[in-house]
Amino acid sequence: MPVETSHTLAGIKLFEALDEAERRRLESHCTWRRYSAGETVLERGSESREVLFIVAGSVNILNVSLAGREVAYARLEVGDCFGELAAIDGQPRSASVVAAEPTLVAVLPSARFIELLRAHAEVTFTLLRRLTGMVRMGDVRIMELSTLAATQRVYAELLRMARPDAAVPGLWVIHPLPPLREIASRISTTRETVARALSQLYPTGLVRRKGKSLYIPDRDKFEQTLAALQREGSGHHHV
Amino acid sequence: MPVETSHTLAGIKLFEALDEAERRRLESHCTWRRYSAGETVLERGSESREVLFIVAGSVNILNVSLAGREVAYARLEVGDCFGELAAIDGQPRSASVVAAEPTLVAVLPSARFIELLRAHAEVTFTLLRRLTGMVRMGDVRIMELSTLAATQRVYAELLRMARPDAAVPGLWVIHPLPPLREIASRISTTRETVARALSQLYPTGLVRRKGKSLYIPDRDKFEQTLAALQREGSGHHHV
DNA sequence: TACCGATTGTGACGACCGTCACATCGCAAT
DNA sequence: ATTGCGATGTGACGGTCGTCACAATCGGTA
Repeated sequence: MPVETSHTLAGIKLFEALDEAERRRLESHCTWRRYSAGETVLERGSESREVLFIVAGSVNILNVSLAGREVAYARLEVGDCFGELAAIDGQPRSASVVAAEPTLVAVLPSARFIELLRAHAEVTFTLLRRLTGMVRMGDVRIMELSTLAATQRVYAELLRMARPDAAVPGLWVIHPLPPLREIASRISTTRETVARALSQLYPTGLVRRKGKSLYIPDRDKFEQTLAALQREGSGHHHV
Repeated sequence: MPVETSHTLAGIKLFEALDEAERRRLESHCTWRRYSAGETVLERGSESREVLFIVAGSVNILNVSLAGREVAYARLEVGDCFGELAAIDGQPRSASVVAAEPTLVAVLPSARFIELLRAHAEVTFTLLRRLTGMVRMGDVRIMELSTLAATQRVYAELLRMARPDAAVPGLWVIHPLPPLREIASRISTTRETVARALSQLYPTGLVRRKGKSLYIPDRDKFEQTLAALQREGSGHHHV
């Protein structure tokens, strides 16, 4: 999957409000870098402050604990940006970024980025909304980690990944189903636990598997089952 | 501890960059509300969009799971603000807010808040930095929940709570030590686990307890002990 | 077809910790 | 002092799930 996109900021969401001329000027201030799958784009703790934009490809935002456990925060695609935190507050990088496939990024110096924010309130507001989204997602994740058992987090993640099927209305699909190890790192558990959760799920008919696709025939029923599990908590001793 | 502060926005951090006149104008747009300890200021999921500022007292940001577990996100004090997320992105409240003591808040309609941001870039930048701080804290918390065992999270939280002692240099103190149940809810574990972690700690001499104060005589040593625990991970089967 | 690596399924084992239960302890009010 | 209530310490028990180990499967390639 070679990257042959041109060096343009046209598809970057943060810049949607800018006109053509302004975008061109920004492009002239960018440097451009290519990464192949698995290469590290940014290292947690490092002191750079540039803001990066994904022109082609995709990256994973993640961290590794001292014990070697991988924790995934997000997957960013074409049009997304990252590295804003350090540019805004001047602190070291909060997470590492690894290319998930061959990827082309535009690199904007932090000073230019700040100038841009000062000059274009629209961009600043888009950024504000992006940050609130990040805070909200983090809160949800913390809540899940705090109150849901590993198996339940698997179910919750499946719901998040599912998209309505293009052909059959009411049918939801996950396609392609990523490697279980990747799902596991998103919800902080192990590959084995994800596999076991799925195995428990198949007999119930709540999900079906066909090749690299996972089907959810009845999303409502799935949600209700999950909610019921959450209500009774982990320790269901009572009586 | 009655609240007798005047209705002024003078102490609000977000408004530090504003001049006296501007602040007065804002005050005239605020309504003011008093809450006694334990009262709910904001309910998760509700549809209000105002931004609130703590003029006196303090509040806890928290959520309760379906199973009744409490998860604390933050404690906000005089000068802090909350409710910005909903004002910025128009979504429902992401968390509940409960007064921790008798508290006076100023309430600013979201439209006025947005106007303020448009008119005063300084305020907007302060807000941006605040949001990046929230994202970073969330990331740290996710990392901890994902990779640290409950006991280790207790130690990490103690380090976060500790402040340098005013009298003795090199000595760190937590004072007053909050109820263990509160610490527990901040790191998503139980009161009992926190108590046990402390009990394990006393014999090592890494912490000492005197009344409502907890002393950490050697912070470096404490940190190293914690780091060592993290390195070996939870399963230390090897060999 | 045969082969190889990556992915997946599943069994066994044991540590961690959440739950319950109960004994103290501190402190405030009577 | 006495009572009472909240906070704390600690024991016992059991479930969950992370770890290790190994078999089965899949997909792409020689």
